[in-house]
Amino acid sequence: MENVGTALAEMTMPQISPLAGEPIERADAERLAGVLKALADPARLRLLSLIQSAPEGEACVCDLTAPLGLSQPTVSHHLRILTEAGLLEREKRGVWAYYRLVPTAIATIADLLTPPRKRATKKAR
Amino acid sequence: MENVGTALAEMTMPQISPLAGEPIERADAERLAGVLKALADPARLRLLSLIQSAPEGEACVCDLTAPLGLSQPTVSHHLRILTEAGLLEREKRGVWAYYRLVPTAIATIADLLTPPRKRATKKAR
DNA sequence: TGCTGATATGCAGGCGGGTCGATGCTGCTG
DNA sequence: CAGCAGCATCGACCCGCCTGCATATCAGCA
Repeated sequence: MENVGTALAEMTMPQISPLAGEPIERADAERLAGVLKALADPARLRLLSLIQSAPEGEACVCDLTAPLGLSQPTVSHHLRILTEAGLLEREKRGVWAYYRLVPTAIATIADLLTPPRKRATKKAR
Repeated sequence: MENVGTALAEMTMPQISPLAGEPIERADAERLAGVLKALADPARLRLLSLIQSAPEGEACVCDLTAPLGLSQPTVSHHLRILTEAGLLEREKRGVWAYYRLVPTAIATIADLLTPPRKRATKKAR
């Protein structure tokens, strides 16, 4: 998996058909599945939840290992996957790496799953 | 995996905290991850899309193998996973098994991911 | 400069999952 | 009743992923 991060960005493009409407293309299905795969893990869901509910909406790795009960390399691994999926953004301040949610990333995924609210299908086929 | 279908039902209960708000519990994260895992596959996303856009909102296995390019056992396997996750329902009429979407299943998942837009949006004007 | 602490990366083991061919099961039909 | 068609299940293979240990990298500090 190279650049899954771009997948979410591309899916936000209006021409990408969501789950509802016409049958989605093979490539679109793979992109959406890639982002969902990043979400479909208990540890990563808890990471997102922990970061989102952190004091400033951000957290460093050292704050996340203990609540998860996972080793530091494993936590870094999951954070990397979430970042590459476009769900988290990383900012390094000094020795610490602070992670925070990409503002509308998860909402975008939810919108892709939600049935269309009467959107004109400009799909030419 | 035993009864993932109940997972979605339990998560629709209001006491289950979604991704936003307080940190989710380990058990809730595993339940939500289980349903997301059922979604996080290109073949299954396309199956949902195909069934949803079928003439009567339903389709049998024989209609789905060709568009997916997968063998019949594989398609049945994916349909089984989606059904156990509570996303599809199966009705057998004669020799055929018709699958259709569980009405609000996917929307429920989308709601679990979406932050509550009423409170907690500190940046919301 | 050398040391310490916070992260990231490499590597390996183990497990779960996607796929297919073969087979069993069940209604329809001649 | 026998044959057939649609579907589910079984067994097996292979690949990807989660995890931890060991190690590398980097920034701050004495």
